Amino acid sequence: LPFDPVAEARRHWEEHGWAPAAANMAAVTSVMRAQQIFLARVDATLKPFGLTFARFELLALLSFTRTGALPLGKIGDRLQVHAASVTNAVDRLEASGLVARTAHLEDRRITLAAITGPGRRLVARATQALNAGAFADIGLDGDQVERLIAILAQVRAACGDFAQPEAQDRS
Amino acid sequence: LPFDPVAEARRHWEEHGWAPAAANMAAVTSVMRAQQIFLARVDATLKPFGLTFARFELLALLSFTRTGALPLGKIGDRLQVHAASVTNAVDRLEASGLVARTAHLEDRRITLAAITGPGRRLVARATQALNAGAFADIGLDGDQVERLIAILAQVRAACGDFAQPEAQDRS
DNA sequence: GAAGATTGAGAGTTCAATCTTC
DNA sequence: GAAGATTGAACTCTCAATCTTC
Repeated sequence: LPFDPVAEARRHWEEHGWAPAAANMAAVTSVMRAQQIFLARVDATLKPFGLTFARFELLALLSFTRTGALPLGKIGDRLQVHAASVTNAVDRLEASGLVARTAHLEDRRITLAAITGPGRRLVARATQALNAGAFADIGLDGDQVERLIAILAQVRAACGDFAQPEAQDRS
Repeated sequence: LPFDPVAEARRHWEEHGWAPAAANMAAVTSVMRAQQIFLARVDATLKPFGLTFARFELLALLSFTRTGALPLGKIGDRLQVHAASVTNAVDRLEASGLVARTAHLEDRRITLAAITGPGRRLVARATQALNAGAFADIGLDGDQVERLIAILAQVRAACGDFAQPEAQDRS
């Protein structure tokens, strides 16, 4: 494309009398397109490892816990995905031997997903690949990266992704 | 969640010796989560109109062209989606009478999607709903919105979403 | 009755293969 | 042979319904 499609859409919005919302529309659309680009890069990096981003995130999450295991429900909360998606992802990871389902000792309704030795080794290699590949250069300098993270944290907090430690007054 | 999952992941990254890439990882993850939030809000707003965000974008794109019609291939380029997805979306929109397939006059390999009168009316109403709903308040003030758009434009340009009018030297 | 997990159906995406037209 | 569009298979996500356990 020889032009920025987001800027083009914004211009159309403003010309059609929707100026007040044009900036927010452009912001939302920018996030959508950036996500597509990032996801494509991440999935391409992860493909040789037989992982998708969702499965990598699950593995990485488990690898950071003290015991290496987590109830499926908690995984869904953390990763912001539906319970059915967690079941599916754990099915695949278990079939590959990267994760094992375990019973909860006290509450037998709960199923735990526990990362295995091969799972730990794979997630370490995949992380290295991501850091050297998809995460290596996203076209921003250090200050811009921090600004982006901070702005999106404010968006996520405002939209209920997590509870802010101290409520921010925006009145 | 009582804490920011992105900040938590970043902390883990840094503790495990992957500090150089931790900021970029956090930026990518932030974009992913913000996109999920935005998409859920947009789709919820669009649901009463029988539209998804992908179909709304297609309709809006057509409504902004001079003739109200575009080749399917060009639609895929602009919307950053696979040709098969365009075929699917146009199928649905055509079944709803919002779009009509038309033959290209000169090149008979090309299929045009043309927006209909009902399509124009629906996209106008859906746009109003989005501007009043999903785009109304994303938790940022005007300056932050502009910064977000500018930073993501740089990311998208660097990653090939579009060709910059004047190449930016980042060496 | 409520919570946690699973299952099956429906929608959407991507990929490879196919078909028509240039 | 190449470009544009379509088709069918495989996968993922979401939703509603179900099942077990609290």
